[in-house]
Parts: sequence; structure tokens; C-alpha cells
Amino acid sequence: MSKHNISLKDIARKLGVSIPTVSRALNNKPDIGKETKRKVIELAKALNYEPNQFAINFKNQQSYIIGVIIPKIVHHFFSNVISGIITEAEKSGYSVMLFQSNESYESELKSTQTFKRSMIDGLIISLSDNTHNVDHLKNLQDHKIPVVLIDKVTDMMEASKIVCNDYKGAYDATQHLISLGKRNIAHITGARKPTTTKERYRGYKDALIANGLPVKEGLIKYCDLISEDKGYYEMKNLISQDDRPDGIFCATDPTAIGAINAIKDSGLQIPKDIAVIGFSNWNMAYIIDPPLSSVKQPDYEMGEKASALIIEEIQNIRNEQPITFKTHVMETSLIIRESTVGKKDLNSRDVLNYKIIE
Amino acid sequence: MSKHNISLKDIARKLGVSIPTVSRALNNKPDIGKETKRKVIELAKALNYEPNQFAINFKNQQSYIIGVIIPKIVHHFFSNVISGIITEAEKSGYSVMLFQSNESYESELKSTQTFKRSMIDGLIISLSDNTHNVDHLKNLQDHKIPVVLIDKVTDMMEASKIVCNDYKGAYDATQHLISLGKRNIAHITGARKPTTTKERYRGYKDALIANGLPVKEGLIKYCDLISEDKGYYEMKNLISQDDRPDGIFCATDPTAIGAINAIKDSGLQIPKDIAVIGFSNWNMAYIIDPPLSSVKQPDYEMGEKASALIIEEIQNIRNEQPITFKTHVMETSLIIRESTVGKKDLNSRDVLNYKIIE
DNA sequence: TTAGCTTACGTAATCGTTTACGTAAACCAC
DNA sequence: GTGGTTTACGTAAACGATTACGTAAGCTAA
Repeated sequence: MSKHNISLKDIARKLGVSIPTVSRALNNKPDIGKETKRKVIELAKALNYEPNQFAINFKNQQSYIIGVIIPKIVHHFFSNVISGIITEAEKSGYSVMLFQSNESYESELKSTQTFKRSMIDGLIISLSDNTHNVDHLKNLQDHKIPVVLIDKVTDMMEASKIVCNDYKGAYDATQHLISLGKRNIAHITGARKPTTTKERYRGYKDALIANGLPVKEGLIKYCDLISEDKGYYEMKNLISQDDRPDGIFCATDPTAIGAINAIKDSGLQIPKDIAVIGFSNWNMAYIIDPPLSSVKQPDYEMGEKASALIIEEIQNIRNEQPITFKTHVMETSLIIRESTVGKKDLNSRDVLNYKIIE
Repeated sequence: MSKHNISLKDIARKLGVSIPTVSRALNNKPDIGKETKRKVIELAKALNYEPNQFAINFKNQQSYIIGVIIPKIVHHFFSNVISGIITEAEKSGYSVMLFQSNESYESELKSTQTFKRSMIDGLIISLSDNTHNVDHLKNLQDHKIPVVLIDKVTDMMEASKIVCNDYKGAYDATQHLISLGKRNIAHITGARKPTTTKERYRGYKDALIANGLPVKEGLIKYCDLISEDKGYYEMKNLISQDDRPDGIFCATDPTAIGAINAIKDSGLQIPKDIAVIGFSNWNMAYIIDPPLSSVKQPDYEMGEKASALIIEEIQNIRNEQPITFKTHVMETSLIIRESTVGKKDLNSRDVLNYKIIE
């Protein structure tokens, strides 16, 4: 029923002019008569003409689409990153195509295949924990499609990177526990591969060393799978050890929440017996009892920055300008709640409230 | 440095054949000599030929892109819906383009403009709370772009719809409270416009009536903004009333969590004095103390279904087959935790565990 | 042998738009 | 009036692929 979409050809025929004339009139190009222009614009409006973007994108070999691959959408940190990416992209008229790798290298690879169907102008990616090879990303760069790495980055390729200062965030969190008088501080890390985990581990260690405290292997637990269960399990182990910790820094909030439950179930007090601090400030952090201190990452802002950067690179490539890779390190902030300082020391009784340092 | 992408023309020239011959060889078309085909395929592989999707999409006027507009990405329900949509779309080779309206009608409108740049084959949308007009969606349908409504739907247009049985979920939740002996049950609703809120309200009312209980206006509170703060505030109000409720059904988990905190702060016991049940089973539900009973929506499955449905409609339109609009109603399930039945009545001491009814 | 068929190509058109280039008409100046 | 410039168009080509159609060469059967 619906007649075919009208094209420049239709307008040209009805007006008895050529197609380029119509194009010139509608695109504010020179070499067009005043009266002709008026008539074309008028008819275009009357016919409700809309340019065929397939044709335009084809002509320009440009899609105005940014691809985004992240490990998991249902994730407090990443969903905020995506939100920032989309909001910023929209400002420049770009749309965002979303894929999730589910922490699988194969799935990540498959995504790069799928979106070849709908060409993207650039890619923002947070590597899966299992990605051991980035040829698929280098391949994109070879095809002049810029790649920006975010959060989970790699040294296996040259590209712009957006990371947060995991090292300093971890250092601050550990220092916070030390400042509270804790001397035997444990650490639960995340998966071993990601740079983020390694940096947090390094920050933890350096803070201990800077304060003249020993780094004890027995107080460090590895969690490849990030979950409350794993945090609960490892905390139980730590509690039953001879050398019981008096504080713990967890590389993620879910494991910290598991740790809190383990401590409570063991009849110990938080933070008096064991203080707990997490990382990423998930929205569950202030729901748990006691509310969990955590390190807040600038998730949304990291997304914004990544978006702005990829668009800049896309345009540089179009203009045949040389690309220089940049690395942006964004700062974290410490959010202190009752799991480290106790109720009486917080100057607000509102559980929803929190205090931000620096 | 990087030479231009190679095309059929390049292969044709090097082999001294015509372009269509190359096309036929690579696409398993008839009318091609065995030996010629071999040579073409060989050279294509050697040159690392990849078809230009801009050209193909232009020719077919098809993008293999599904647009998705949802109110908010950082949201437990919606991020699961998106996850389902993407996973299912990928199976059919479709990619997903994501927009968020932030519950703003204007933003929703703007998104439909933005993605005109990168043509989508179909749209899955969950309406913003403030959308009072769906002309922008009808416009898409007029351009033969199918639209599937999900969760927050409307009667203002004809289209396929995916909803969950909010009515029955709310009815079951209320019935659950009644079965526990509660007789004075309050309700906190969400924004007034969305069909979901209205259905939950209706389910609550009908359950009361079916059990011969009165529907009291004084026990029903309206929350346009869904937040813990608002839930906390309204619960405080309810507690200070003469006619104090002994149970409450909240249309969302965040308000339920606010309610729990209000009850605890008032020195009352959960569920003995007041039992609490929420809706949507956010991941924070089992973190709160006591763990919150809730109604689980089939979020991921709703996304999967929506994806399958939109792809079906896209293909029907391509094949010029008549489209019939379908409405899928998907069932919720009751998740019972300590905020309604108390610790001793649950047959597991593991706070992470839960029991599913039906 | 010749009509008729099959095989394996090439030619031309098409999708809708943009851009490079050519040119007739109008205008101006010397 | 002739040469040069400007204005306002039209023509042609291009982006990369697909498809309808035409056809020469080779083969088969009467």
C-alpha cells in the first residue's frame, strides 16, 4: 500500500529539472538559482522527502555508528559506562551498537564478525578476561577503523586507552584501613589476567610496604569468579586461619558483600573485629548491613571520555590526519561507610548518605 | 599506507573477467564455469577480499540492525532485557543499536531522529513514563519499519507487545501476604501513567476484594519517582497513621527497600509487625536485611521474545506477507525471602538462597 | 546440415546520492 | 562586436554490488 519512498529523482521529474539540481537545492550548495531552489524545497517538504541514508552512508563509506563490546551488560560499572558512551555519542550524531562478550574470547571474536555486516566507524572495547589475542582488533585498525580500549586494556596493541587509577584507588583503600589502626589486612583479588586486578593488587601491596607492614601470602586470596559465594567462602577461610586479619580489601563489591556475610555469620563485629572495604561502589554497597565502604570509579565519565575520543579519532582518520594514541587515567574516590568506620563515627545517620574523600 | 579495500572490480581486472562473473563465482550462483570459479575464489582468498557491506545494505535497503529504546540502562530489569535482546538477535545475524530515553518523551523523539541516520530494520521500545504521543512510532510503521512494544506499552497504536503478567504477579504477592494472616495491607505504587503500575495496582486491589478485605485509600501511596528515599518517606507516613498496616506490597524493589529501612528505624519488626514484598527482584533484594521477598519478572526471556518477534516481522515485511500483531503475556514468579516469612520458616539458612513458587 | 538447446560468459541497468566537468545563456567591458 | 566572466543549469561518472538480459561457442538430435 505504502508507495515507495520518494527520492531526488521523483522531485526532479515533477519539476522538470535534473537530479543534481535538486541535490544542490536541498544541500545549500552553490550554482543554484534562487527561484529553482525555492520550488525544490517547497516540493520536497510537500512530498515529505527524506534522504535515503543507505545511499548516503554508502557514498561516504561512513555509518555514524560506534561499536561497543563489553563483557557484561547486567553489571553496575559497565551499564554506567555504556550510559556515558551513548549520551556523549548522541551529541555528535553517532549511534551506539552494543555487544557483550560474556567474558568469552570466542564470543568477542564472533561479535567482530557480526558487526562487519553493519559497518561501524569505530570500536570501544573492554576486553574479556579470557582474551589472549588481539589480532581481531588489529585487523580493524588495518581497515582504518579506530579502536579505543576501556577499563580492561592490553599492551598487545597500540591504541588509545581509558582507564581509571586502579592502583591509587586500591592504595587509598588500604591506606584508609591502616589509618584506622588495622595492621593485618587481607586482600581478595579478582581474575588474574585483567590489568585492573593486577593494579589493585599492586596498590594494596605498596600501601602495606609504605607503612612498614609485611605482605603475607596467607592473607591474599584469588577469586577468578566474582561472586558473593566466593567472597563468603574465602572470608570463612581467612577467619578460621591462625593469623586472622583485622581488615580486608576486596577487589570487587560482590566479594566484599560475601565477606561481610561471612564475618557476621561467624559472630564477629564489623568494623571492630574486621573492617571491610570493596571496589566499584555497586548500588548494592549501601544496601548491605553494615553499609559497605568502597572505591568509586568514574564509570559514566569514562564512557563519555571514550566516546569523545573515538569520535575524534574517526574524524582524524577521515581527514587523513596523523593519529596519536592517548591514555587517559581517571581518578577514583573513596566512599566511606559503616563497614570501615562504624556508625558512631559517621556524621550522618542516614544510611543512604555517604562521605566522599578528595 | 593501507591500500584501498579491494572490490570485485579489482579481482575482475586481475583475472581478465567481468565483475558479474566474479560475483557469481563468490556467491555460488549458476552460470559459472568450474575452472573460472576456482580461480576467482583462490584470488579472492589471496587478496583477503571482503564484500563491502555498505554497498550490499544499500542494494538491499536492509541494515540487519535492530533499534532498542529503553528508559534507563542502569536498571536491573532493563539491563537484563537488553541482554536477552542482544543474545537472541545475534543468533540471526542482527546487531542491536541502543538508545535510552531517560524517561523523557523529547529524548525518545530525538533518538528516533538520530537512528534515521543509521537505518534500522525494526524497533523494540519500552515507552518512557512521559510519552503521551506515539506519532513518531506510527511514522516508522508507515515506512515499513516494524515496532515491538515491550513492558511499558500503550493502546495508542497497533503493534506486537511483550508484557509480563503484572496483574497476576501483584495479585500473587498480595495473596501471599494475606495467606500469612495479614489483613491490613498497604500499597506503594509507581508513576501513574505506565500500564505496568496500573496493572500492579489492579492486582493488589482484586486480591483484597477476593479475600473479602476492604480497599482503603489511606493505605495507598503514590510514588512518581522510584527511589529508596520515597519508599522510606511513605512508609514512615504509613507507620505514623492511626490505621497502621501489617503488610505492604511495593510496586518496585527500591521503594520496598526504603520501606524496610523505615520499619527498622521505627523499631518495628519485619515480618512480624509489618511484612514487606517488592516487585522485580532487583539484585539488591537479597542483600538487604532482612532479605526482600519479591516478584520476579522474566526479564531476559522477555528480551529474547521481543528480539525473535521483531526479526519475524522484519522478514514478513520483506516477503510482503501480511503482518498480524501478537501480544505475549509472560508469567512472573514469587520469590519468598525473610521479609515476609521470617528466618525460622525458611528451610535454608543461606541468605543467598531463595525459594520459588510455581 | 540446421534448428534448438545448454553453457559460460559479457553488457547494461539499477539502488540514491554526490561531485567533477562541460556548456548555453546572459552579462560586461573594451 | 569580440573576448572574457559569471550564472545556472545538465551530463556523466562514481561508490560496490546484484540481476535481467543478450549472445557467442559448443553440443545434440532430427
